[in-house]
Amino acid sequence: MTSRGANTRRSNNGDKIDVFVQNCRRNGLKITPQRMAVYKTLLESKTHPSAEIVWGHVRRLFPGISLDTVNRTLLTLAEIGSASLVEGSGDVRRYDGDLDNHQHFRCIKCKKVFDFHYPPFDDIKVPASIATKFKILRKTVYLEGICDSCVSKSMS
Amino acid sequence: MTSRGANTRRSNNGDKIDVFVQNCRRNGLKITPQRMAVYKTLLESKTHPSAEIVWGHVRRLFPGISLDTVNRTLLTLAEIGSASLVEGSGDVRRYDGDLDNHQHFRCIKCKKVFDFHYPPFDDIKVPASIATKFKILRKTVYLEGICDSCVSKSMS
DNA sequence: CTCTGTGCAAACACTTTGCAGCTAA
DNA sequence: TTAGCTGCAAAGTGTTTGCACAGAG
Repeated sequence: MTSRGANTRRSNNGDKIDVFVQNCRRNGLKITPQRMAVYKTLLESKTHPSAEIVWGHVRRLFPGISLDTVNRTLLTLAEIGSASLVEGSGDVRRYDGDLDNHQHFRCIKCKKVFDFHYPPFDDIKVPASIATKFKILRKTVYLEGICDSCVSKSMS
Repeated sequence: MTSRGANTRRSNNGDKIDVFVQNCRRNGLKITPQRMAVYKTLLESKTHPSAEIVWGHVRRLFPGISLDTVNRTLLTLAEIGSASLVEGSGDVRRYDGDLDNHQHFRCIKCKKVFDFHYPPFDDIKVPASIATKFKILRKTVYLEGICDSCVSKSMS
């Protein structure tokens, strides 16, 4: 939503912070200094930090904060939609013995991974800027959502 | 490379097992009953099992096997290319504060995740068979490989 | 026979939970 | 004031490592 201004995205984090504060209020969350510090740190991160990395950064400005708080705060941010999780991260290692071309759908509730195969996804064209910079070993479409059995569970 | 038979892709697991055995030999790995049991179990799995799940299955036929062996064996299978890992699984939880449309490239060496944005990937069309069965919340293109800095490291 | 593979147990890394005191609203 | 938040510490999960013996080649 609100994606009408295509070019309003710069490093203007002030806007984002306002949105975040509103989002907290809407979800009944208090605006604590720790929460703000974690959010700001995440916004400024170019990489995709783990809780521990965020902790390391936040502590420079906020020496007393504990790792647990950072952990819980990040989880909260993800819940209210002010942050997202990198694909599959945080899940236990899962293996796949099927080496033929196929794609994955992962249920965010039960964490199960389902296969599907849609031939147009087999050979994705990657922009040259990426293909020349990195050595790409795997290109795939990845879906996340809620599987049929978890949907019916939550309905009952 | 060097795959002389490009058409080894039947649903016949006997073929796959032969290929696996050759692959082990080529990599100087011994053909042990445990290794075979783990591989066969993985082949028969429809889901994408964790080491612990594979262990549970293998133990039915091979009661003495330890979880460590299953763990190490699966890791080995992934190394020689006889199995693959589900996207991002096994990595620590990583957060992303950027909610705008973008895609991820993950370096399998240093585990860092890099952003890129290629507009054609923003709105992927998913086949109806999937879209109707599951409630899809996220659709994305996901790339893996080796990042520029890890490439140059391994060259030196 | 040799060298890899296996099982066991301890060590680790990361997350989650319970609780008492603290604080934003 | 009071519901939610934080810090601490302990408990959980899943993964990795070191080592002696067993077994494939």
